[in-house]
Amino acid sequence: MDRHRKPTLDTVASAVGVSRATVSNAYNRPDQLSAALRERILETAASLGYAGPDPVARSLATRHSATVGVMLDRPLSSDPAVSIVLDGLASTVDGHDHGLVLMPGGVDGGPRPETVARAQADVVVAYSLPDHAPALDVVRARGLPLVVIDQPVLPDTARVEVDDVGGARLAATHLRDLGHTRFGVLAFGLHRDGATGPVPTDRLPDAAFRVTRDRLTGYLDVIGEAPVWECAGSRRDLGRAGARELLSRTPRPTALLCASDELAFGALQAARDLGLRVPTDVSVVGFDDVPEAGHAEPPLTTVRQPLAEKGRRAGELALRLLTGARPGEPARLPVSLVDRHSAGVLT
Amino acid sequence: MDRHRKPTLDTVASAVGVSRATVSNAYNRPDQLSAALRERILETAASLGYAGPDPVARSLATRHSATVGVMLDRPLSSDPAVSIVLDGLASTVDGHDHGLVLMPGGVDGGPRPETVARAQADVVVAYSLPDHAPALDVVRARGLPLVVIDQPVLPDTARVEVDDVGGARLAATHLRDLGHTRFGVLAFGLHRDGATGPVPTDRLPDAAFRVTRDRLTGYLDVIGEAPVWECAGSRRDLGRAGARELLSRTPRPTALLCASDELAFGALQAARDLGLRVPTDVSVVGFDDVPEAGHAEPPLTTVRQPLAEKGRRAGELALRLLTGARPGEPARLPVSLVDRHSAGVLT
DNA sequence: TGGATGTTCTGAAGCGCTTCAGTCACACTC
DNA sequence: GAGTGTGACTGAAGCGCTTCAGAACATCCA
Repeated sequence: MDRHRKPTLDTVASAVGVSRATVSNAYNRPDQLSAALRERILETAASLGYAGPDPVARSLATRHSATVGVMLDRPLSSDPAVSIVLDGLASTVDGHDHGLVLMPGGVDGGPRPETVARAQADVVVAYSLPDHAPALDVVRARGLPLVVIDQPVLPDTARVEVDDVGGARLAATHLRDLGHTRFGVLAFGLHRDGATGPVPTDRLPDAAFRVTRDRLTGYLDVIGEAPVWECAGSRRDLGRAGARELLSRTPRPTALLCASDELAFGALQAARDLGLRVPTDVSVVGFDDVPEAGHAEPPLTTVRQPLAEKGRRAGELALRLLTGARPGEPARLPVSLVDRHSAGVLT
Repeated sequence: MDRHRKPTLDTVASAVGVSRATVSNAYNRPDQLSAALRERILETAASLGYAGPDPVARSLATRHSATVGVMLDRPLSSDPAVSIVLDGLASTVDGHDHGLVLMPGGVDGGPRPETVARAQADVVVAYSLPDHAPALDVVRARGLPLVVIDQPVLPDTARVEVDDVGGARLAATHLRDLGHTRFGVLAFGLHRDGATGPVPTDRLPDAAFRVTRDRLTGYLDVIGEAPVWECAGSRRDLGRAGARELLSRTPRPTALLCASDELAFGALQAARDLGLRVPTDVSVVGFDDVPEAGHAEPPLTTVRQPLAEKGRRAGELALRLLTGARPGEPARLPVSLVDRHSAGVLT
């Protein structure tokens, strides 16, 4: 026997003395042949070192690859929230015998177009991509079904999101109820220009990212005007720098609203840098409720969004789209305030 | 035109009036046809809504899918170290125009066998799997090249690892030089039984996991005998519980050696729980140097391993294997001690 | 001017599998 | 004993692409 060439369906078929169709059925439709024959086929296959139908060939023949692609806006490692969402997504599709191909983002907020063009997937989910990510065009060109998590908002497209406005309001209201009146806010990027710094009011209204816009809206709805510092990314160091700025102003804000926990961790650090005590001197509230939030010093008061659930819902939507279902209304998941120890009454 | 059926190579070929081979060449071997014709083909393709050769069909014809699979021992979200390694891996293979299919672990330390059987990949990398993960058998049965990160140690298999023994020695030596003599160690699981608790000495010698074994060896080489607490997973809560136990003994250890940062974070918390100050009352040293280590309270002294580099190297190895290269010697990456503030002189 | 050399394009054979319309043999039923 | 199922298997078409050995024609140099 030729030990160099991998065995195929044929190899097994002729070894057993049946047709290829029958061997195929042995794997895919056990009810189509007698149990005895099936047993014989499987045994022969094993002894031949045949590991089952080749996935690629099967995909071509069936015209689906049983795989969902996921596009991220950034590298995987930057924010734990991403991992959690991804986990929910992965386990959901895996549970339905689908694979997951990962397309992490590069510098320009999304995977490279070539990566997407090459990906073997029946459907793709986009995680919090910028509005005009080139990757999205490729998905459209290929005619693949799409589900987006958080953003961008695309017409006639399946989506799962959380109530960002409501969540932000929760955070702001909590602080206001605690007696705070002088606020500072640490926001995500408003535009794709990677700007970091204080936000002039004219930059506000037309922010390009839905999530940025919504959280900001929620904050400002409640607290009225306030200095906003824009951070190009959800990164601790950017939060630290921004918070340090905000906290150095006179009069100093007594409370900081942060668009993510990661930013809030940075703010906690900035407070330490300046010798301020949290929450005695300044209150800090985050957004996301990543696991670390509960372990911060002090434990972070934050807005919880169901991250794993987001991934799961996206997975279910993707799978549903594969059955030909229409996108339907966006799934909107609830948020809630987790009151820990980084926000306190104004003394 | 039939708007329901996606255009294929043929569609384009007959629209332009050339053979399929030529259209294929337009995409894959521009040098095989005149620039003018190529241009015309690409234009027609675009106007027809043809998004380029179907990846699956191409894979079948070329007999490789340009994809590397990665198997994890656990869910993605549990430890930031995983994300970082994955990131290095993903960007490396993406840079070489290969995709990444993700196979996260379930409960039994590895992806489901069916998942691996179905995955469309030319090569797979296994991240820190248990010695006898079923997933590994499937990889072997399919005859796919394999590169393992950390463990298990398999004969004739490409591998990338760090100097775990050396790293552990570094940590232990540092503590000893600081004057400590009473130690406690927080180790990973020694066996696949998910045991958590104090380790009887007879469980030690034959630990099933290389990483566990090596780090433990490194510690004990330097400090001699010491109480060891086994944690079934690299989880903060397990570290906290274990450390609380260890720190409640009389005489109390003055220094804790932890097999991972995640465990060490738990230990820090346990110290707080008990009203002990770090490093005044007790020193804590971790292993990994995840980003959070620098932000812990106090910043964690730990052994740094080049996580991203590990992923990158694994990616390069995987790609090399695809060219038919032999596995070669395991790549061993260096570790170093990062001296921050969680370990101090014994007072 | 004629063989050698290129350049550009084509035909046809696969890649390894699924699937559907049958064929065949063997029970049943009345 | 004719009709009707039914269970078990097969033949062949096809999924959408790549690739390789040429064919057809132009170009070049001696």
